[in-house]
Amino acid sequence: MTVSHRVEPQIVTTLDGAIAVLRSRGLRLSSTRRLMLEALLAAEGPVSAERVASRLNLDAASVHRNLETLERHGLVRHVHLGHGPGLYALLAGGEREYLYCDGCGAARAVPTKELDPLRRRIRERYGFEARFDHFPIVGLCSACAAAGGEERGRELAGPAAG
Amino acid sequence: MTVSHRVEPQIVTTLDGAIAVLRSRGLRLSSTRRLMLEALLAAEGPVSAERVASRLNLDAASVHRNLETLERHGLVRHVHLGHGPGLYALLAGGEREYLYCDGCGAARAVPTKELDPLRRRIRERYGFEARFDHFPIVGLCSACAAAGGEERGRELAGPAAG
DNA sequence: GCGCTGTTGCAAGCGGATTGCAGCTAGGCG
DNA sequence: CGCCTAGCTGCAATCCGCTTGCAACAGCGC
Repeated sequence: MTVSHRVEPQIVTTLDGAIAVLRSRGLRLSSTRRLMLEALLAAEGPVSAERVASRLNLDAASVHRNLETLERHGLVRHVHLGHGPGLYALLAGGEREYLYCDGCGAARAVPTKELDPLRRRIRERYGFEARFDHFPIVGLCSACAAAGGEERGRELAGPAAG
Repeated sequence: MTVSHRVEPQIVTTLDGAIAVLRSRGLRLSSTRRLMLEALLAAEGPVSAERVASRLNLDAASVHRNLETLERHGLVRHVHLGHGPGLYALLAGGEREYLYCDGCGAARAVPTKELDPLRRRIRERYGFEARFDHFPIVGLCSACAAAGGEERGRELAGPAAG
């Protein structure tokens, strides 16, 4: 969770690719690490450390430490969608930013450069360099907004969370 | 912390104003409540429940409950600036949205309507209704961005946090 | 003043994350 | 192929922010 800002991203899409990065960084490939990488590669979206740990029957502390290590080495990034736990994902699909619906918990991932115009606008107006990868744009998706933001609908289209 | 979305805002700038709202809602004015309202009126920016509790020598649970009550009745709003605790403020100055610098922890508050063009743009592009009052726009202020986002400088210009 | 009910403080508990530590193992080296 | 050690692991304890259960207390309408 406490990874210093801006780490050189390592885009990997295969286990071998990830292992190669580990090796090149002098990190070991423990069985725990291998399992985690496989799980992250197979994951649909960002997942919580807790979910990874329980699915793979691993110790939560180790999973947290590993995710932090992977993040420090640019293989993984985590995002805070609403109030829940941090959610981790490989950088397999390149860098992403998120729109998070506070109503239904759905997260929409978009390539970083897609929000560049928005970012530029904020920079021009406020001299502020916005990033939506670690903390997303939060609000209501069209469906929830239409529903008046009253019906939560947490049951449907649930969060990508863990 | 768990206040259902969109409560009719109650803009009050004086203790009497706040008390009037309480009364009209059938809420009591306990000494704890009075102290909290005074503290919130005197506060420069959003403050954490913990800070309120320790400053006033009150029980943290009570402070949390009270802040939630006040928020449920539209007198107070809370915002999540980065990783820390939720920060609470009266709606005295009207509704606000925030830009939070992940580098130095500084929060810039702007009137809600100032970000309406941005919001419109996001709505047009994504059919998404963004709000930056509960979860702010996060990134780097110009100073921190210029510093390469490396020097944290948490010591200076510290967070409005508690 | 009396009593009803909202509110309070304390203590316990919960979810998410971090830390200390002793033991294990990956993998470089001989 | 086996040794050695630094990196890693699981466990247990701890922390932080927040919530909940509960018995006692105190606003405030009468």
